[in-house]
Amino acid sequence: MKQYWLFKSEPTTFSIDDLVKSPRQTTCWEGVRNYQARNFLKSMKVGDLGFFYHSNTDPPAIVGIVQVVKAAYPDCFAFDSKSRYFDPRSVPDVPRWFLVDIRLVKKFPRALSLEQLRGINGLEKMELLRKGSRLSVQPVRPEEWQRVEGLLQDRKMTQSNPR
DNA sequence: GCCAACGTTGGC
DNA sequence: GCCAACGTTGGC
Repeated sequence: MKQYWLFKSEPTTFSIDDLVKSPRQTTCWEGVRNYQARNFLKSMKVGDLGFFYHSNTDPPAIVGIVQVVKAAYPDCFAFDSKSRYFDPRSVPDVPRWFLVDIRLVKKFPRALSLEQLRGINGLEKMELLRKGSRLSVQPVRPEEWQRVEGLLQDRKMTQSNPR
């Protein structure tokens, strides 16, 4: 059974356009230093889908869809003392932090803002919409995924059939 | 094991 | 820029 996720990034750090421009439109998802988020990374499987979310920007929004193309493997940035993600507590024999690789599936023609998401029925329990939610990698329920996908289809119809 | 202090996240 | 919410650290 396919799993769904949400990947959060500040566009000033790494945006969907950076992903568009990446080789093979693929990148490793680096910098996760939160145990809960790490555990979600470790439970990802190749083929899982995820929303790409821009945080700390105006407006915060889901801007595209990505796919997991490589399952969790040790984060070597944590071993590199020159990296901003260096963590001396993580050593190659007992790695503490992990990465997955993701590839762009599509960038939305129009971003789906946090405000719009709050107006969608069926997303009431979505982790992203929870007050105080800060997880940079989070699971999305299949029914939540379908709701958003369905809305995107509707928008497409609206675009191609004006009036 | 508790919890205060602190640093970070991220919407507004 | 503000500040609430959260995770982590470290003294005790």
